[in-house]
Amino acid sequence: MQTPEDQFKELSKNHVSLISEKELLEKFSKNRPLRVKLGVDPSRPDLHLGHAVVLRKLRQFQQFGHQVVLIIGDFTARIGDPSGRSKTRPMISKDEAKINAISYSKQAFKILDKDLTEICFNSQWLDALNFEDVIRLSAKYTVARMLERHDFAKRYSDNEPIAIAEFLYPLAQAYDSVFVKADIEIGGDDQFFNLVVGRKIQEEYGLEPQAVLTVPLIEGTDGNLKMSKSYDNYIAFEDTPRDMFGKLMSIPDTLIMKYMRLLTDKNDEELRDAEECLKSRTVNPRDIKMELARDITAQFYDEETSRAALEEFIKIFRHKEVPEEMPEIRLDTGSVSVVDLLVKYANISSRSEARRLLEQGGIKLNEKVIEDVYAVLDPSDGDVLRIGKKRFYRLVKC
RNA sequence: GGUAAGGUGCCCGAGCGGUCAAAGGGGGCGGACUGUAAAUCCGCUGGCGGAACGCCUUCGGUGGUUCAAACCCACCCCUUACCA
Repeated sequence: MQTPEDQFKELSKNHVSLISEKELLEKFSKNRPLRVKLGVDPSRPDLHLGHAVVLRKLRQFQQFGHQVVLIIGDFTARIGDPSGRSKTRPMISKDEAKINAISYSKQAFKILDKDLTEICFNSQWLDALNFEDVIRLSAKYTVARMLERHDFAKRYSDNEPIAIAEFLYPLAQAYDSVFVKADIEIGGDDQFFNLVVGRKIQEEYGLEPQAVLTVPLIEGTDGNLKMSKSYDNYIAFEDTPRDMFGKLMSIPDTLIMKYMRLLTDKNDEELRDAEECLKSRTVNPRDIKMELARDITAQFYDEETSRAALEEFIKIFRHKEVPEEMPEIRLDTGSVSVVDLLVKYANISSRSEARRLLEQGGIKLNEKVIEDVYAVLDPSDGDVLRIGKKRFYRLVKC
């Protein structure tokens, strides 16, 4: 373990909010592994790069020997996080939570060190609270303070509904911190408020308040909205290497540095270099993005796989060739109309949609545009059907 | 309980008796271009249909008025706000 100052320097990198430098230094000075808490929502077990930012921060703590406490919010998921104006989420059952939690942790361990991670379910202690306990807990916080939270304040002034239950969400999460005796809690910056409530509640229960550190939220592939499954702009841990690489290549150039800072281990000098190159335009931003995509893909797979994804990207999009591997369409009929082929085998949602694609020149057979909407094909084994730029199918006779 | 405002296509949001499959934006998709699945530009975006200003389904629900309803009426359901 290194000096508190060394730890602080490294671990406070890239933070958005921090409470507080002083407290954190004191905690590091205790010279024992700190309990670093992260609460996760098990209703959506698909992790994406937005989660990776937080997880990478946790891993950094582990590299200094600290202990990560991963809390699966199976109980709180039943309330539904009021972040944003989320509609009431369907409650999930305990079994479901468990399954999701397993899937979650499996993905999380692509980044976290298993040996320094403790996993628990918050239903373990929240289930045990009775109504009186809840009242006591809720008596420790005020409406005015709840309304400090920006999305509450906004909804309140916009005449949007806020369920009382939503006020309980931060409190429940705060109670988690009490129960696991968190020394510090990490989260995306949208969690800032909740984490601060945790401090106050811990104090009420006679504990030293946790330090709070939030990391930036990252924008998704659209470059605009925060990465989220609901905006469909996310890059998932479980994306295939080809997709992961491709999606990374599709982020706007303006996001390159942010991704590099938050999602790779590049050192300060490398970061500076990249930034210089982008600014001075001495290097094609595409190439910097490629290196970024390569780096990140390699973190989730391996060097070799990542390289292969890169090669394939160049092949398809620069040389406009056809990829090596693609899904197959098995045909047992002799001739088919293109429209039928698209709808029945290629996942095109309707005949109108298929016709539209055809009219717009988006359908190719062996790289030749099919112009006739009513064309009937008599494909040979191995022909390649291409839809738009990135969807390929190999036709197989059987 | 009373009063008011609302519920429209994937989302937001106009429309308030025919010309409405429904403006506009977002998203998505396709194309051009390129330095990339960046940026920019153009086009498409309910379904059926080998043509159509054709047919079918869509504007919270159910019934009604009308030659004709997303638009009018009745009742119902849901959301929000204000008042007690």
